[in-house]
Amino acid sequence: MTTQVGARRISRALRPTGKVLPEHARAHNRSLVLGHLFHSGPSSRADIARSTGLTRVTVSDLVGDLIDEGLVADLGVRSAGKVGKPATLVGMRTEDFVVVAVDLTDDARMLGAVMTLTGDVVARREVPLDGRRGDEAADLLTDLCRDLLAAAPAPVLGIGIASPGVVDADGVVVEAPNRGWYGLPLAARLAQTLGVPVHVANDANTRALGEFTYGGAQDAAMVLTVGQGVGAGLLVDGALVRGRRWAAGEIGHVTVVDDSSSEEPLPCACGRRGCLETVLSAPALRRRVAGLDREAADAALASVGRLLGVTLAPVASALNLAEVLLSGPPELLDGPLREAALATVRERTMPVIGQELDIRMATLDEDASLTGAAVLVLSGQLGVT
Amino acid sequence: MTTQVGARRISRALRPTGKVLPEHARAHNRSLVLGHLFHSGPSSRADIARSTGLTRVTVSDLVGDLIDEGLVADLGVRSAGKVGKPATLVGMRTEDFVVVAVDLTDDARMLGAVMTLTGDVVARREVPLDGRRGDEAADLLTDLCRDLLAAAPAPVLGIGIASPGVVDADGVVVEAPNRGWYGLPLAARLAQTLGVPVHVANDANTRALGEFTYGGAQDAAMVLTVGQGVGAGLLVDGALVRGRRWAAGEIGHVTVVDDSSSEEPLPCACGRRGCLETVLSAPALRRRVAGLDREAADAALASVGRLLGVTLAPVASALNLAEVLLSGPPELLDGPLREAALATVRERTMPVIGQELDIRMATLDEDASLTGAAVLVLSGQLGVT
DNA sequence: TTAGTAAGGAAGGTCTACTAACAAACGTGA
DNA sequence: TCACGTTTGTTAGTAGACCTTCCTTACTAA
Repeated sequence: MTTQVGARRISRALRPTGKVLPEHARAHNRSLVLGHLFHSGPSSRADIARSTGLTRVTVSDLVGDLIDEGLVADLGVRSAGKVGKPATLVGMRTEDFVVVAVDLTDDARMLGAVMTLTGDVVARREVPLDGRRGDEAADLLTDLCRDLLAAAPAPVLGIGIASPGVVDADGVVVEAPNRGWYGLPLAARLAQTLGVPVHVANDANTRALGEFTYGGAQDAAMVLTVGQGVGAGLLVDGALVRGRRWAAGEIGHVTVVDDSSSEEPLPCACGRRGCLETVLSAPALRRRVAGLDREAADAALASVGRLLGVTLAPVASALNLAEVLLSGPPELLDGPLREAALATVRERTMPVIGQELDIRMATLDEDASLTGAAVLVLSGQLGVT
Repeated sequence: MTTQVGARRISRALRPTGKVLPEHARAHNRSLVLGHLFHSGPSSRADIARSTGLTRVTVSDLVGDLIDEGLVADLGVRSAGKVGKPATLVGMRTEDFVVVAVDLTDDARMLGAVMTLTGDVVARREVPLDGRRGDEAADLLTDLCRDLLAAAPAPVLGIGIASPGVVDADGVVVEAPNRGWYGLPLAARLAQTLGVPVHVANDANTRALGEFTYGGAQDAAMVLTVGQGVGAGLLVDGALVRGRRWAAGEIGHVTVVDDSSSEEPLPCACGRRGCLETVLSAPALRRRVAGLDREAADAALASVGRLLGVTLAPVASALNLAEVLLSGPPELLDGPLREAALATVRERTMPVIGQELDIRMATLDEDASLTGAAVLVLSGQLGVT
């Protein structure tokens, strides 16, 4: 009797799965070492071995490579007096390399900076857009990057760009209406022109990355950015969610006010009515509280908080989020709005979801997008997140 | 001048990152080969090499291992007449191994089955719970598994269990109120007792896995299960989302009807009012349409669809989902309800989100949970998804 | 026949991380 | 003070994993 083997085909959505070569494993372990040095500061090889689970021999080998490449430096003997042979410390040369970061969030100007690997800004540029769009805007960006590269006091690891709109994993701006960019291969074009690695991502996603790496965000978090519009970046298991068409986080145009609501749905720039942006964007919030006394303003902000809470409740439940970070004007967000949003989410979800969730302000300042853009480079070039 | 290196510490939520050894890479590539054979059916070694990107030499080596282990069989020469030496086919021995799958979704009985690797049921068992809870229920489950193991006509790869409640990644049932299980290490206990690998996951999540592997679900999808209650499983980049406290997908108790709604919020078993379960569970839907004529029933189902659409819109926007699959009674779900839900999501989201999203019925039948439990084993033991 | 093509295997090389063993440098306690 | 244990980092050897190169086999096409 012959056995029928695999006679039945099983359909499934095809997924690109990649082979893993020894060198990939090596690269991963190298990133582990770098990541430890980045997050924990100077350490001995033995410390790194304990932290990563690799043997001291392997760590020594990897560290040797990193020293040869110049990314890591030998710092001499640790002074601390413990038993045994004193450790020699090695540390990442965070001050001897820089990253160029650009923030394109603002419709009126481009912000650029040269930053060290610790996130300190060493040079800053600001260029008015003056209404430029499409290729003209892209050319202006190229010039800005060239300028920043020239201003860099140390070797540049790469360029990170926080762009509005939908950006795919290869750094192609799929659509950014405010810049007139559609299908623009921004990363590839800039890398070609400038000869430096370039990473591009959506500005809200970038902010989420920044909060995760520098701001202590949990690995199941949403970072909600409130500015001219409203955007979000989602972290699931510490990785950014990109979504079917790289549009994950585009939460600004979800309807939150409709005809059955107690308030009137306002027209939105997208052509529909009652979008989250019509109540939660910074201009919308300012309009809402304009001319009101403190008490009335607080009530107005709380009402927006409740709308936000209603919108967040299904997302928090579906993903079992640990926290939602609000990034934007604290005088508008960090008060009745935040508190009402949190209370509303907790009212509208089961305890295991609501009690685990916190809504707090993001920790990074106005440079959050720049910082996130820098993290894009750290992550893309060094594997450090 | 000395360079200050890594002097500044950067806080971050700690994340367990693991080293990668060559053997892990090997295991990954082995799963790649098995996955190709599982999804594409019998192939030549050269086919596998082209599909995986590995060289023919490496594939031959891996296939040799798999044949030695008995998971793969040599099928002889392919008859097809092309130029060159004819290929010898190899295939996964999907009929020569079985999986034990158990579905604990139902409050009244436990369902068990022995299934081949292609998902065909070769034996079936059903055990009434008769109100048993806690350890008694766990003992009954152990007996059921033993019975199924005895009924297996071929070597058993492992046991997969779809449990209600919150289940962590190690197969510990954190809380399943209906079974009286709290912090029960179900997978470990059964594996110990029965001497077979055991994998446990939440039933809705399990269903999502099943739909992904056997049902052709996209890799950015939500599978919404409508039965006694409402649950969901979320796939992001083809991986199951577990969430902060392994409670991802617990969407049944999100408030969808409140005092400002046009209809009255109904009390829910969770103690609150207006939860999604109070309108969307199978009993709730049946109550809603009971005694109504066709037209009125359709309108009633559509109204629930709109409530579902309002709830899904923020989730679909945040994650940019490709599809939402409805798993449950088609006579209730697949009609006005589904259509109203889809229309509502599209009304309430921006085009890039709404137009990309489809809401359709799940393709697996009433054995969806069992099938998903089997996939748990395939995934856990063979790395095949 | 002869040439060309494709499959599969054998040999040998490189890369990776491991174990085992050791020297160096320190604290501890008799 | 000095032997001893501890910790660090290195050297040497080993096993695993995949690669490239070359060969044989077996078929089609002209």
